[in-house]
Amino acid sequence: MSITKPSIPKGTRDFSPDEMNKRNFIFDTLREIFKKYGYQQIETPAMENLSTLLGKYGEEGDKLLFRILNSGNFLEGFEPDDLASVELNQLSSYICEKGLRYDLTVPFARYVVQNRNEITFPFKRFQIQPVWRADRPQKGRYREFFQCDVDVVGSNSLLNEVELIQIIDEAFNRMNVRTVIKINNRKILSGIAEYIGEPERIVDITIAIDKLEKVGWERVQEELFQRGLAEGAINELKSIVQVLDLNNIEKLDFLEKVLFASESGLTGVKELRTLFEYLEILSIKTPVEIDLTLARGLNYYTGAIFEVKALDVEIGSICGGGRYDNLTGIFGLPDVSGVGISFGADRIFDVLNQLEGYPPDASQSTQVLFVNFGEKEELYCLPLVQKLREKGIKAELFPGNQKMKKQMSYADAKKIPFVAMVGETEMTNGTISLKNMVTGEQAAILFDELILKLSV
RNA sequence: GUGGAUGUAGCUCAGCUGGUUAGAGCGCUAGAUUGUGGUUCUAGAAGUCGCCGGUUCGAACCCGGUCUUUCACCCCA
Repeated sequence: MSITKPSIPKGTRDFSPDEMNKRNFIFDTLREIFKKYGYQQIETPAMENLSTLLGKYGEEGDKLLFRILNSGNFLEGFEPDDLASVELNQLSSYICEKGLRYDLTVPFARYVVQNRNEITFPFKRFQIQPVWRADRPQKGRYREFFQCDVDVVGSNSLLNEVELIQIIDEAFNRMNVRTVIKINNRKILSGIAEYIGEPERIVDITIAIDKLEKVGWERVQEELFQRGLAEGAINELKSIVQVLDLNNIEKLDFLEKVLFASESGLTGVKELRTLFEYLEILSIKTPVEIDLTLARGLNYYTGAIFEVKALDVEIGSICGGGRYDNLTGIFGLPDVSGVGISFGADRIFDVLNQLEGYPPDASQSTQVLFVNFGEKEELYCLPLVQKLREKGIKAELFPGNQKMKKQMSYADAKKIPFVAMVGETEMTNGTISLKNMVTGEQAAILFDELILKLSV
C-alpha cells in the first residue's frame, strides 16, 4: 500500500481546538437562546432515504444531493451493456437508496409526520447539525456546513414570526454582529403576480426579481423577458417593485392600494402590518425592513420570508427562513403550518473571524498547569490537581518528567495563564510556587490561596 | 454544470528571457540557561517545486491533461 498525501474532500474543513472554541461560542449562544424561548432540541440521522429527499428542493437541489452507494453487490443483475445504455440519473436510483441530508427542514418535516402521535402541538424544536451539498465551493460556501434551525409547527399565529425575529435580534446582538433583517411575504408576491396578470408565473418572477439588488433592473427585465413574460406585465412589475425608498408603513400603504383586487395580496399586507405592530411594542434593536425583492430559492414558503444580512461583511445571508403552510403534506400530514429560520453557523463563523468579535476568554482552556518534577512530586501534585478540578478549576499535571523548558513552552503554547511549580522545597514548606505567565511574576502561596485565586 | 486564477519547506511567500548544489521570514529541534515560557544569540533538520505526460542538451519556469484551493455565473446557509 502506497503512502498517500493526507487530504480531506473538496469543500470540507478541519477545525482546530482554537477554531472549535470559537465555533462553540456560536453554537452555545444559539442553543441557550433557543432554549430560553422554549424550543426543544432534536437530532435526525446524517443520511435519509433518497425518497425522503428527492424532489423536495427542485431540480437543482436533486443534483446537489450526495448519494450513498448501496453496500454489498449493488450491481447484481446488471449486464455491462445495461450500464452503457442506462441514464446516469436512473442508474443512481438503482444503486443508491440513501443520501446525505441537504437541509434540516425536510428531515424535520419527516420527523414530525413520523412521530405525530408523540408530539404535542404547537411543536417548537431546534436542531443544530451539519448538512451536505455537492455544490462547487466558493466564498462562504462549503460542501459540509452546519445549520441551526428553529421552527414552530402546528400554529398559524403570527406571534411565532415575531418570536423568531426576537431570537434573531438577541442572537446577533449577543454575538456582536450588526445586521439587518429583511422581510417579505409570499402572499404579497402572489398578489403582485396576479396584479400584473401573470399569476402562474410567480416562480419565474420571484427568481428574477430576487437579483434586483445585485444586477439592477435592466438585467432583471431581460431575464423576465427571456422567461416569457409580456412586456406590459414587466412594466407594471417595475412600478411596484421599485418603491425601494419608501419606509415600511409607506410600502404597505402603497401595496394595499395597488393590490386591492387580490385577496391573497391583501392578506399578505395585513400579516405584515400585524407583524410590525407587534415589533413596535417590543424593543427590537435590529432594523427590520420590508424588501419586496426578497424571494429565496425554496418554493415551499407560503407566508413570511426572512433573511438576515451582516452589515459589516460581504458574505450573502447568514440566516434565513419563512413560513411554509404545507410542508408535512408531502409526507401525508396535510394542514400543518410551520414557520422557521435557519442560522448559517459557518458563515457566522466567517463573519466573526473577520470582525474578531469573540469574547477575549473564548480561546482559554486550562487555567493552571502543574510542572512535573518527577515521581515523588507527581504523587504529591496528583491529589492537588484533583481537588482543583472538584472546585471546577481547569487544571492539568504535565504528563512525564520532561525538561522544565519543554513544560513551560507547553503552557505558553496552550496559553495557560498560570503555572504551578511544586518541587522538593515547596513540598517541605507546604507551598506552591505560582507563576503568572502573562506578567512573569512568581510567588510562593498556599494551596487554599491557589483555589481562591483561580475560582471566579 | 460553465468560465477565470492558483499550487515551491509545517505556515506565508521569493525564485529574472528555461541553465548546473531551489531561497527568505516565521515556526520546529538543540544549545547558551541541568527549577522558568514568552524576548535575545548560536547551530541544525526540513522540499519528488500538486500529480501524470510532452517539448528541450537541459524544466520550478514552456505545452497538454488531471487533481487541489480560490473567484465569478447558476443556485444557495
